[in-house]
Amino acid sequence: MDKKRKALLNAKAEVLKALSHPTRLYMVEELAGGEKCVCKFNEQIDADFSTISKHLSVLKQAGIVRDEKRGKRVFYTLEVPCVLGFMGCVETVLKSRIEAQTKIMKQ
Amino acid sequence: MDKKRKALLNAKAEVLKALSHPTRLYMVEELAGGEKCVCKFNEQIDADFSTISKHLSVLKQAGIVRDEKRGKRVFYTLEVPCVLGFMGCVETVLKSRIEAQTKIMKQ
DNA sequence: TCATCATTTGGTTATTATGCCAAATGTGCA
DNA sequence: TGCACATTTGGCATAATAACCAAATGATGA
Repeated sequence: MDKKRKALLNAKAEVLKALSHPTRLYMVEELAGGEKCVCKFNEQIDADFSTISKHLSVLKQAGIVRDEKRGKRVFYTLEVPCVLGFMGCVETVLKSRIEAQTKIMKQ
Repeated sequence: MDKKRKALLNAKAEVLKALSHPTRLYMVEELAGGEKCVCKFNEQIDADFSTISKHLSVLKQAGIVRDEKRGKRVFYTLEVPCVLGFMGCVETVLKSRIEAQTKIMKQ
């Protein structure tokens, strides 16, 4: 495998890894409705402030969201809304998984 | 957040996690061209047989691929081809990341 | 300037993921 | 039956993640 492809695979995997945590997935889904203040996430998510901040930072590092400070508050925006399109397919995968499971049970 | 949504988020995150490794991503991309024997992956990927087998097993657990034994060999098939559609969007994310990076450099 | 609010950063610990080696399994063929 | 090939499983060492707490930063308004 050439170096270029390897690097691209690494970069892609990093983006997907950023999305592969329930809390971060929740954040992305919530941001579908428009920008949100960190304070809002703090209300909605049952985790330490610092934990939430770090999750947002992972999404930002990955290039999925953007942050903007306004006054005391920080607002996050979904920079690449196409990631929402993943979810439909992911649900298809879930169905396929259930089917596979069912097959095994019937054996 | 209700229990159902939490469970769904966990399940979705698990699928994405299965995809978020360069080797597994490579496998998925290669399977786009049709089923492949494990032996083929062993030729192409520079890692221990056992490592490759485990990566395939992660993809299988997640419901992304299916395996079929024929003779001595095991063939893997992409069960949910729509995951290939992620890549276009992931590349958009990569671009957005590069832009963000460029902005920081210019500061 | 000082106190307060919102968020981030640093440090620690527990959990999970990765990769290798060695050994086990299963299949076809001599 | 027994050997050789293809793949998986188990075990172990190391690396990466996640969560919390405490402390730092940065902005507003008294």
